[in-house]
Amino acid sequence: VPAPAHTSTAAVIAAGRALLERDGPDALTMRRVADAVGVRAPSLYKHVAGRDDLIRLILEDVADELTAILQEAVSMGAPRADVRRMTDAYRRFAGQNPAAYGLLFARGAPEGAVSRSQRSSAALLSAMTAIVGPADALPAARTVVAWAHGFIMMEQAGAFRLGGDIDTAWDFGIERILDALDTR
Amino acid sequence: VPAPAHTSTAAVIAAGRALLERDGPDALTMRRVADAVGVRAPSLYKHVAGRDDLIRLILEDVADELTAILQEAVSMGAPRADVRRMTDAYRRFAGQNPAAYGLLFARGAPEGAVSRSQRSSAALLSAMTAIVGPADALPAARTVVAWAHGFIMMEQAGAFRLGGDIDTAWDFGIERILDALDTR
DNA sequence: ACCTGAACACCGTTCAAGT
DNA sequence: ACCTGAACACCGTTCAAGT
Repeated sequence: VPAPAHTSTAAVIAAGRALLERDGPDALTMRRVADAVGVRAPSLYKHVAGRDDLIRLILEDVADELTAILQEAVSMGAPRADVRRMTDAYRRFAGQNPAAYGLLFARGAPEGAVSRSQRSSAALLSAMTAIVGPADALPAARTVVAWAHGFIMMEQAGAFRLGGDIDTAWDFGIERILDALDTR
Repeated sequence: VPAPAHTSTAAVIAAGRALLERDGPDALTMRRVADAVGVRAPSLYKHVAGRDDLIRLILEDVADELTAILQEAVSMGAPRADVRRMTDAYRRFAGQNPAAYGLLFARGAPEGAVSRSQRSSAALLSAMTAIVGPADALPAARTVVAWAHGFIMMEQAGAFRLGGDIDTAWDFGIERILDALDTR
């Protein structure tokens, strides 16, 4: 006699993600996720392989959303404006999903999620090729991504403490970096 | 009758730090630290207030070392060369203490450690003032720090996957950013 | 003054038993 | 086919008892 499913993999992922963003990584426990979806903890193992697997599935969803958002930011118009739209969209997404974003780019992030997040690099790389040429496109893209990621992490960690406007520093940083790269 | 101390706060911090770097944050448990210093877990509470406090003490040590290393990198000579030496020393330190570095700049890092790590910003800010002038010194310093931090985190997370030499990308990034800022 | 074993409330995970 | 309670080995932390 088959028993009806009280939950689903998608519901488990959504509950885990909500818990992660609301209360942080330590609050993402199998028992709390089970509570949220209305089953007991052992039942979760019928839908995900375990806690690490649940985190991987959450971060893969997040990486896919990030990729989609970055591709929407590309207009195929002026490459410099495209880069600016991509970095702004990137920061906005990280601000809306701070806990997941932090895990996605932390040491020990699940391989599957990291490789999924790499798919957004193609759009940036083609815009950078239009700006700096093919020879420098890769290090130039790495410069932009490193700056954006570092800025976002420091902003979220509360590491900008000397006053001044954070949005102004963001504008300053991306425009100066693009000035430095855009010399053709 | 007083009992002799089998360990000390310094030994507990050192054991915890070694465990953190060797096996990662999840391996930093009170019972394993106790094993490493030769006592039982409850005895650790005579030396540190708990696990969070131990992490705070470890990261404060790390932040102090980072500050000292950055100050040693300053020669009071050419400001651009000083910034270059500081960023290189920063990356080297993060490479030698990757797990602690990651925690120090993560969301939810202990307040005491974050504020200690801020003390290195004075030296960078004065070098940047010499390069871009007082009006832009703060956003310029934030641009350099954000880029360096982001580069290091992505490097350590294994997020640079499109080939190419990482050291070349590091040189490219810092030199182009300094070119963009050094326009006086 | 510090160390200890026992205990508590958690945690991830396994597994036999239920429907 | 999925859900459950019981159990196991962990975890941080408390506390009375030892010296």
